[in-house]
Amino acid sequence: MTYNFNEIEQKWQDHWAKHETFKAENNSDKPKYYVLDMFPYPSGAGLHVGHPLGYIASDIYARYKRHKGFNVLHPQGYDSFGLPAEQYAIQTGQHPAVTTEENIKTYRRQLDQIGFSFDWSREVRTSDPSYYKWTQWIFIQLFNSYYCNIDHKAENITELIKEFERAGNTHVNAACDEDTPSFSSEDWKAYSELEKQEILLKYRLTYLAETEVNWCPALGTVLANDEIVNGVSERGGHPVVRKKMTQWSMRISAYAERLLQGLDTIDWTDSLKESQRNWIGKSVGASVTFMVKDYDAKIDVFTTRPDTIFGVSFMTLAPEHELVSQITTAEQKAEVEAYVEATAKRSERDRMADVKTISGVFTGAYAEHPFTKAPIPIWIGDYVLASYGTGAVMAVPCGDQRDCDFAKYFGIDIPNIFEGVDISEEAFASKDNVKIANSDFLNGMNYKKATKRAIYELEQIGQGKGKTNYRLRDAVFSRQRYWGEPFPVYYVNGMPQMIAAQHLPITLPEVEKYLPTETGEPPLGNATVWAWDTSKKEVVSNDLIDNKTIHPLELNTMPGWAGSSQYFNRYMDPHNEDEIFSKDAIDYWQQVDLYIGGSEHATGHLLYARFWQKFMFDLGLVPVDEFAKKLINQGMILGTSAIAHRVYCHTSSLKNEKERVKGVYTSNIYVSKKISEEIEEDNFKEINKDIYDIIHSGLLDEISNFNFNNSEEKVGEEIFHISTNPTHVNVNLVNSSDELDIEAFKNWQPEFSNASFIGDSGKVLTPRRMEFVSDFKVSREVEKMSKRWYNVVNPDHICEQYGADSLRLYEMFLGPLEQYKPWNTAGISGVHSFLKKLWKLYYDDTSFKVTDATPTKDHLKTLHKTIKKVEEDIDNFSFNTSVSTFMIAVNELTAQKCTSREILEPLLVLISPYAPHIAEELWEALGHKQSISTAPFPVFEANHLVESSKEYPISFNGKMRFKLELSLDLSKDDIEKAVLADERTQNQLQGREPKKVIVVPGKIVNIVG
RNA sequence: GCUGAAGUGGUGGAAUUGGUAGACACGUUGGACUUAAAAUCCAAUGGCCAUUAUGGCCGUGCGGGUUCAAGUCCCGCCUUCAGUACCA
Repeated sequence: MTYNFNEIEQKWQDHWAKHETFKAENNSDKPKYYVLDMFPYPSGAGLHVGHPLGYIASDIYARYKRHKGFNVLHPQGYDSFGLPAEQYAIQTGQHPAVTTEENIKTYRRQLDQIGFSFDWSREVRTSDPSYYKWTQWIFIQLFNSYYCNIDHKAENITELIKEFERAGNTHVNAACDEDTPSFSSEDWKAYSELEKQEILLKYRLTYLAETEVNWCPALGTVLANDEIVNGVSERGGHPVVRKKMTQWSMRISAYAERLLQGLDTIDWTDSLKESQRNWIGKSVGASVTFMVKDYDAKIDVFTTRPDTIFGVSFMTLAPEHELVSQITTAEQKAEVEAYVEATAKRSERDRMADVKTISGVFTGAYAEHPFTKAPIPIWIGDYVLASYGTGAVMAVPCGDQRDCDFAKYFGIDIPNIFEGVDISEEAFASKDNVKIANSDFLNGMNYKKATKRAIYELEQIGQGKGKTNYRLRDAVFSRQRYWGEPFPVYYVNGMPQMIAAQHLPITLPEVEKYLPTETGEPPLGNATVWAWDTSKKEVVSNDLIDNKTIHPLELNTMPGWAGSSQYFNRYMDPHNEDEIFSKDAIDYWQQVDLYIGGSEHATGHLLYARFWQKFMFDLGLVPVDEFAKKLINQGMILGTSAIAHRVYCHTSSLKNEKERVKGVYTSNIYVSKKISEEIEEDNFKEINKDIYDIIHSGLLDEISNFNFNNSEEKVGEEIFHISTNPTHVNVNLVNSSDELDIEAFKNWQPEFSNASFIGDSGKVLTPRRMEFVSDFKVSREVEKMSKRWYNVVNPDHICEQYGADSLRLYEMFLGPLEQYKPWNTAGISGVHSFLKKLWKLYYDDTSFKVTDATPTKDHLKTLHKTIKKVEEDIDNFSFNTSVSTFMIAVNELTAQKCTSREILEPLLVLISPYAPHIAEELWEALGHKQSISTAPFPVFEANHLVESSKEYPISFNGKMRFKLELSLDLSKDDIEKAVLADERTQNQLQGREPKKVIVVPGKIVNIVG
C-alpha cells in the first residue's frame, strides 16, 4: 500500500462534509472554546500560499481543543463588501454581487481542499442582506444612544431628552460636539423640532457632521486614515486631498479611555496593544485660557506641562485658526495673509515632509499672561496643527525643542524657569526632576507638585483646568461607494431619520452604473428606486418623492469595517432572523477565546470592533466588553520576485522637442523598489556599473533625466517581472509592439533556456526601438506575494503535487507563526517524505503492519516525550517545533521497528491536528468507526521518561570537552570523583590542579583549571 | 525622532529558569540499489588548523561587563523590518 494522498484527502473531506463532523452546537456538557480567524475578503485572484497560514494555525488549535474535550466553535465567512468588486463592476458592468459570488466559490473550493475543520453551517457574508440587516440595526442603536461621561457608558438618547426638558444641558456631562451651545430647560422647550434634532445630533454616538476628510478623486471616495499609506491611497496608490463633506461619523472618541483601559485586560501582543495606545494617544495636562489684549477674545490652549506656565514667552496659532484674521493688526495683515495663503497651498504631504524648516509670522497682537499679566506676542506657524488640541499652543522655549527653535529663529526671549539648568548649553533632556524657578508660587517645586499647583491656581482665576486630551479622532463612517451596506436612513428637511428596525434590511438598490453621478453624488445617486415611503414603510421610486410621506434615502454606504465589527458575535447564532443573536447563544459562547489574523488591522478593524463591542456591552447585549480574549498575529509569507533591470533609450517616446534635440531620455530604468527609495548615484554605480557607464557615455547629456521608477503606472513600461519558476516565464511588457528577441533573452538568462514564454496578451512583447541597451540585470527580492510581481504560489498546485497535509505541515514548519518569512517550495519535500515515512510505520508495500505487540521501553519513551513536547508546543503556539518533534518520533520509531498499536494509535491523535487526512485514514485502518477528530488526546506519563543515568557533558572553563555516562543516583561528590578519575580529565588538566569543580547534578560538570 | 520586533551555518530555523550552540529540515558532496532515471536508503556537512587516530583554535550583528558557565543577564553601539510622526 502506498500513501495515495490525493485519494485519501478527497475521501475525508467528503466524509467531514457529509457527516458535518465539525458542526458546533450552542450547548454541550463540554466546556466551550471559540477559535476565530479574521475572515477573508474574497478577491478575484483566489488564495495564495500566504493566506492559509493563520487558518492552518487556528485549525490545528481548534482540532487540538476538540481532542482535549472542548466544544469548539470554529466558523468561517467572508468580508464580502469591498472596493475591488466595485472597481471591476465599473470596468465591466458586472454586478459586484455576481463577482463576489464567483470569488467566494473559488475561495470555498480552495479552503476545502486544505482540510479545515470549519463549521460551514455558520458561514456569514457581510454583503448578504440577512447579515447586514444587523449591521444596519447596530447603526440605529448607535444613533439612538449618547455617551454619558458620568456613568461612563452609552445610554439611550431618550434619557438625554428627559434631562434637557428638566434642566437643559447645564448638568449634562456627555460626549458631544465642541460647538454644542448651553441651553436651559426653557430654551429647550422653545426650540423647534428641527433645532432639537440638530442639538441631539451633537450627542448621538453616530452623527452627521461637516468634516474634513481624505478625499481620493481617482477612487471617487473618502478614505480613512488607515487606508492611506504615505499620503496616497493604500489601494491603487492614488493621491489624496483634504476636503470638507457632510459625513456620518462614529463618536469613538467617547470610548477613548475605555479602549485604552481595556487593553490591560486582554491577552494581545504587546506591539499591537502599543500601536493602539499610540493611536488613542492619551496625554494628560491642562487647558489654559489666555485673554487677548485690547481685543475681546480668548485663546484656549492645551498643554501637558502647566507647571512651565511662567516660561511662556509667545503663543503660536495654527495658520487655519479662526482668530487669526480677527486679531491680526493692520501692519501685519499683508504678511499674515500671505503666510496663511502659502500654507493652505501646501499639501499635507509637503508639510509633513518638511519638518526642519522653521516658519511663522507675528500677528501684531498680544495675549495676556494669566498670572503675570505680561504681554505675550501671538505668532502663527505651521508647526501647530489645526487638527490637534485647540490649534494653538503656549510656547515655552526653555522646555520644548520646537518652541526653542522657533524662538531662536525669530529672536524671541527664552526665559529660564529651571533651577540650576543652563539653558544655553543643556539640551532638552528630561527636566522632570528639575525644580521650577522664576515662577512665583511654583518656585522650588518638582514637576509633579508644580503641575498640580498650577492647575489649582488656574482654576482659582477661572482661566484653566486639568484636561486629558486624546489623539483618537471620531471615525468617518460614510463612503461614496456602491458595494457597501446602505444606511437605514432617510431625510426629512435635511434631518436624518432612522427607519424602524422591523423594516430592515434596507437592501442595496440596483444602479445603471457604479460611478458617482454627474452632479458628484455617490453611486447610489444613480438608483431610481431609492426613496422611503413612510406610510407604506417600503422603498419606492424616486419619482414619488413629495417630501411629505416619501423622502429621499441616504446615498452613502458604510465603510468596510462596519460588517467586520460584529461578525464574531453573529457566528454564535448566524441564522437568527429575530435578533442579532439569542441571549442563550451569547451567554454560552461569551467571546472569542483565540483570534488569529494579521497585524495590519491593528488600528483599523481591531479598534473599531472593540468600540462596537463596548457599545453593545453598554446596551446589555453582550456579556463581556472585549470581544477577543487572546489574539495572535500571524506573519506574512513572502514571495521571491525576480526583477530585471535594463536601461534603454529610445527616440520614439521622447517627451518633448527639447529632449529630442539633446537626445536624452533615460527614464527606463527600473531598480527594485527598496533600492530605489534611497538610491544615490554612487550606490547605483556600484550595483549596476554597466548601466551607469551608458548613462555617462557622453551620449546622454544629463544625469538629471535619470529616473528611478517605482511608480505603479510605469511598471508595464519599464520593468520585466519574471516568474521565479524557470519553466514558466512571464515577460510582461506593455505599451510596446515588437516581439521580444527570445534567443537573446535566453542567452542573457541561461536558466530560462528551456522555458516557455507567455506574454501579456498571449504574445511576447518587447519595448519599442532602442538606441542603447544595457545588459539585463536580474536581482531577486523577497516581498509580499502579489499577482503584479509574478511571485504568487498557488496552494492548488501544492495540494495536487504533495497533498493538503504536506502543505499544512510545511506552512507550520517554515518558522514561528508570528514571523515574516519567505516561501520556498523546495523545502516541502522534507515534510512530504516525513508523511511517507509515517505511512510506512503502518503499511508495508503489501500489508498493514500494526500488531498488538507489547511496546518496549524505548517505544514508550519516544511516544511520551512526543506527547509532552507537542502539548507544550501547541499551548505556546510553537507549531514549527512540534513538526520537528513528529519527525524525530517517526525517525525513532522506524529505527526501533515499532509496530505496536499501543504506540501507533496515540501517535495518530497527536498528529491529527496537523495532518488530519492521513490521521483519519490510518485511524480507520486501525479499526475505528468514528472520526479521529474527537478522540481524546493522549495523556503524558512522566514515568516513561525517567532515566537511571545521564551522559554528563564535562566542560573545562565552560567549554565542553567530552561526555561521561554516570548514574543519576550519584551524589555531587561521587560525580566529582568519577570525573576527576577519568583519564580524559587528566589529559585536559595536564597535571594542573583544578581550582574549582562545579557539579550541577543531572545537568553538567564544569572544571575550572 | 519615538514605539515595537528582530539579527544564530549555504538556506528555513532549534536551543525550559544562564548549563553540550546549530535540533529538525532544505541544499550540497560521496556511496548503495538501478541498463538509466525517479523513488528509497546510508554517510558527511559552521569556519579554520593539524592529522596516524586522539586533537586544537575561532565562532550566535559589534564593543565592553557580570558569572564556574552567556545566543540567553547588564551597559554602550550598529543594522534590518514594522508602526507612527511637527501631538503642544
